[in-house]
Amino acid sequence: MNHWLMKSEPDTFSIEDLDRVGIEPWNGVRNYQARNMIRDQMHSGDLAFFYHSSCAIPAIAGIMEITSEAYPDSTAFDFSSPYYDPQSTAQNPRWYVVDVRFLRRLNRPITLQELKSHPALLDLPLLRRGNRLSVMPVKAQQWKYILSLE
DNA sequence: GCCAACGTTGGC
DNA sequence: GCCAACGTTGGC
Repeated sequence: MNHWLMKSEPDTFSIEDLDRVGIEPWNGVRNYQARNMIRDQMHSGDLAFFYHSSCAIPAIAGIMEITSEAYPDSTAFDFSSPYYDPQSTAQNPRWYVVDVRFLRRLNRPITLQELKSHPALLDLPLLRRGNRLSVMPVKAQQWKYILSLE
């Protein structure tokens, strides 16, 4: 089983929103490296941190479970969607989603600032300079460590 | 709002 | 295939 960290802007889709809907396709990823991880490495049963980005206090806010294998991102086909991409077709889809299920919020958000203060997390992709991936792997050891901060 | 860092595009 | 220009991300 793999562990992940997935970013979302809470103004667009927050951990509270996921709690409300329960299960949701993680759509709108438009970066090839992130796409490849979704499509090739994510599997049903994997766990992921829900990370709030581009907000007042960037932080890991909760935990979700991947509940499907990858399948084409239908928002890429939707003319009215902000994620519409005419280059992606049903015959040859360019972008993929997995379904994610709300598991729980963390007892307290673990902020980016706090994560940065732990040498054990130095090679967490989130903390590496200039990293803008919206989906990134978390090692099992890092996962455990982060949860121990809770 | 600023800006560093990175990804993508497109001319050549 | 190179690389300059441009767009986007995301912390601050």
